[in-house]
Amino acid sequence: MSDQIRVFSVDDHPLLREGIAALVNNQPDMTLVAEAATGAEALERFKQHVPDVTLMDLRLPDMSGIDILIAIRTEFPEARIIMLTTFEGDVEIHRALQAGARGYVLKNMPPSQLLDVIRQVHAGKKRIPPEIASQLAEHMTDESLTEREVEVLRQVADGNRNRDIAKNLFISEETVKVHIKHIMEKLGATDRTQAVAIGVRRGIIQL
Amino acid sequence: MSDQIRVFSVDDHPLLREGIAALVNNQPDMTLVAEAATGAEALERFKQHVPDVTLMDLRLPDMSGIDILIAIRTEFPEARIIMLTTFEGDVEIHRALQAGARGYVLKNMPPSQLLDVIRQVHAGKKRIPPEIASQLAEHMTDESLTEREVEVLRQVADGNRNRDIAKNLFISEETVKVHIKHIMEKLGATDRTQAVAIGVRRGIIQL
DNA sequence: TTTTAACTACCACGATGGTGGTACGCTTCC
DNA sequence: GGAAGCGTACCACCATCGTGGTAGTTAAAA
Repeated sequence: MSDQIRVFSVDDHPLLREGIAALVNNQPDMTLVAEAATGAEALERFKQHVPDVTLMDLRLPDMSGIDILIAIRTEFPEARIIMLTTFEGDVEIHRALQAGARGYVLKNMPPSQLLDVIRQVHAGKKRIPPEIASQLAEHMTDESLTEREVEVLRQVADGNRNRDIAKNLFISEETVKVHIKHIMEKLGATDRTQAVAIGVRRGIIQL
Repeated sequence: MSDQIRVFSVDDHPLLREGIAALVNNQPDMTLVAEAATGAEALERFKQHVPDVTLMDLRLPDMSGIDILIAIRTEFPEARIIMLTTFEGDVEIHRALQAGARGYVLKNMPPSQLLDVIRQVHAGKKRIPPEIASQLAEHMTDESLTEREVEVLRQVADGNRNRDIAKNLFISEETVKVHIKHIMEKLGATDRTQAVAIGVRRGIIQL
């Protein structure tokens, strides 16, 4: 029948795609129309099939799921995309929603919840499970790091001294100190090491 | 038929278990006899079914997959257990093999490879895919951290100053310094922050 | 039983990091 | 045309960290 929800699954874990395929195709009102394992594949297949709902992994081998989301939505602003991830960092969630994701589901949630989100999103709603929403709310009032600050934090995580960071970013050592001070203030860290730890936990930087 | 490989799957991601179930039950020589989502469940179900091969996730909500592996193998030394994980830290791999894992497979590997490992392990062999083996070989010569050093590294990652670490662990600040010096030497880090980053990447500590 | 490894402890010194304050050019937003 | 935020820069001061060396105790291994 033609009124089924046409689902597209993007994930680099074949086993997980298999699970999604089994789950979705078992629903009377859904059918899986395509799969992709990389960002490049995802873009290509999306244009081919123009699915109703896309399930997108946050981390893919070639590019970030969020970048794919943005790429798809510049060409197809109506695309309904759900982020599906193991990851709980509030920054990633925030960025995904900012970029136009319609849902955000963790991979360890029960399949029924995923199906629910797929149906809701297909119906034009946004759907964020309460666990995620509260995660997000916890840091709503926090100031977020600027691009430059994130750049500096990455350098710190790589074990660079202020002097080296200054050289790498073509700024003075004093400026690096200022950035790090702001980073620590915003993240509530007492030193650079804790700043890195918090940054990783919140998904601001990756190791 | 009774000569099928009886497989047991332990993972807290229902979607992934679904994928494994579909995959395994599609093989003529295998059948999935049980599933578990937590460590407690895993122990209980194992005793019930005594499967031929167990697929074990490394990270479960209640306990580490390695601890479950150890628990099972103290009662069933013949248990054939394959670790199945997204994770690539060499320390986890090493600990798992040390504890008696017969295989170590990443979740992003092709299903055919997983099936291969299941069959090989069932046949009594050990099976470590080359990607993993090389991962492991890279750090073969590295000295590993002592328990105390890991403890100190955790404290460092939490943003504690040497003085605080000393108080928390009931040792002198000078001793903390010695530990950190050794940690940095062993990990090849230039400062505490990089030590934390490397420790996380290699799976020595979690954030 | 000697030896080794791990954990503990102290000292002194130089290097690095974090704090507080001030300041200027630029863009963006009322 | 201010105001606000960002990125840049400098200074001075104190705190903390990292390095070098020495050394005692204990437990495990050879």
